[in-house]
Amino acid sequence: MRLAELSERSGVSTATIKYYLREGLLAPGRQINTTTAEYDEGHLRRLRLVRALIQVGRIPVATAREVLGHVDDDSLGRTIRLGAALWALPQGAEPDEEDPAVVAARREVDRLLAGLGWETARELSPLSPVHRSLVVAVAALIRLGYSWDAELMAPYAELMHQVARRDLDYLETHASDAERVETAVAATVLFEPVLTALHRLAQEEESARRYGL
Amino acid sequence: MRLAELSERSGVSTATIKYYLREGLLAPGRQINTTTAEYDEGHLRRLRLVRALIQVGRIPVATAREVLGHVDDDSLGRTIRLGAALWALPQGAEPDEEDPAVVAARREVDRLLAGLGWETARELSPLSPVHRSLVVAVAALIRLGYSWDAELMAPYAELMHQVARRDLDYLETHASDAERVETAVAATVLFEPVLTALHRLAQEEESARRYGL
DNA sequence: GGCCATTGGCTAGCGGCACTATCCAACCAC
DNA sequence: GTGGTTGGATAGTGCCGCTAGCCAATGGCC
Repeated sequence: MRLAELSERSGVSTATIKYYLREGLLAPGRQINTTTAEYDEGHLRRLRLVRALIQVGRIPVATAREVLGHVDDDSLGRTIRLGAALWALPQGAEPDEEDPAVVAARREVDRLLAGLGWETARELSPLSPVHRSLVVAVAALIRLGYSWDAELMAPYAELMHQVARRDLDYLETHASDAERVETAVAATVLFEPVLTALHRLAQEEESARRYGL
Repeated sequence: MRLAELSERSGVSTATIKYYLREGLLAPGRQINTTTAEYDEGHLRRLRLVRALIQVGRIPVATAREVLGHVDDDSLGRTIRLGAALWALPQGAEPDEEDPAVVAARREVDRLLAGLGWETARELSPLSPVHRSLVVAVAALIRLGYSWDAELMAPYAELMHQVARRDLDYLETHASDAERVETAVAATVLFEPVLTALHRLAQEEESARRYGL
């Protein structure tokens, strides 16, 4: 398949595909001669993943390149690749460690992880970007005057742990070993908008039940 | 308090505060004379909320203005105002109703809501922006070849319903009636990054437990 | 009374991002 | 041989969230 067909079947303009090629989000096609390249189903699949990450997952192009780079890195084992890919995901500013709200947030997050017995998370702790973004979000709530402490967060964390168990169960049954890293990335990034939407729908539903329309 | 102090205490530059005033995210201070205005604790609080919505919640400035406009609209009742504010929140592109993935996604979402008995969600259904964004996200997963159907989503929805019940419980105990709309908006927008971060931490933890580091 | 910092209001500019548009010479299919 | 397509390159576009600078009026301070 050539550029025009790849564009046709993915619904992405040729200009944008060229842009993704330039940015290294998509591997170049098999070069037939100076002016022609051949793309296969793998390219189509990757292109759809890229679009989903960017448009649905709202991942910046540069981040997507980094994440996919780890997914494709054959020199590493599966677990490491996945870890590296997920490590590259989060965006958002650095917390200002001087800020008392950040200090308080960090303390509560650490207490939370200790209480839950999430040892992995605690060991990697202050380094992990996910941990960092949790601290930033909790700090924002604290700054607004909401008393977010470990006890309040714990039930939420337990619920998200149940969600995570489901995620991994799904992964085990629905992905072959070869494609597991890619599937895991897709699951992490794309389940989130689904969860968010379900969360808001549930809020609307529960609110309507309690207080009427 | 004057502009400089508001800037000092919020950590937001005067230039940015002026920008927010221009954009209508922040009510003008009480004008003392042509060149001086007085701001109060309410302004500081609102400014912190605006910052949190934009920086932590990743809400575009234009959307934040719309949402806060509903929060402040005294002509409406509390429930309506909250509904209107939440209605204004979601971003993201319109689904292409021609796309078979979108058609399939819509069908599964409708089946899901029917199965759960979320009648409120079903009635407001195709109009609601949240519903729309759920369809878009599910469509992306389907397009990638993941078989996301109502049966698969139902347990996730149940879990998010539990989360939503906690959210509303928190709201009932921690917010006075006057500030409830503002708190609800803050909760909807700012709990999400927390949930997302907890979700990813839980994934890492569970993955480490199952497969080692 | 003189002086300097600060104010609201204004306009213009900036840097980043995700494309988009155009031009080009090479080439291949008909 | 001619029209359409290709990869490659470069420049431009539109939006967004600020940021910077100028201004005349004013206020507090000495």
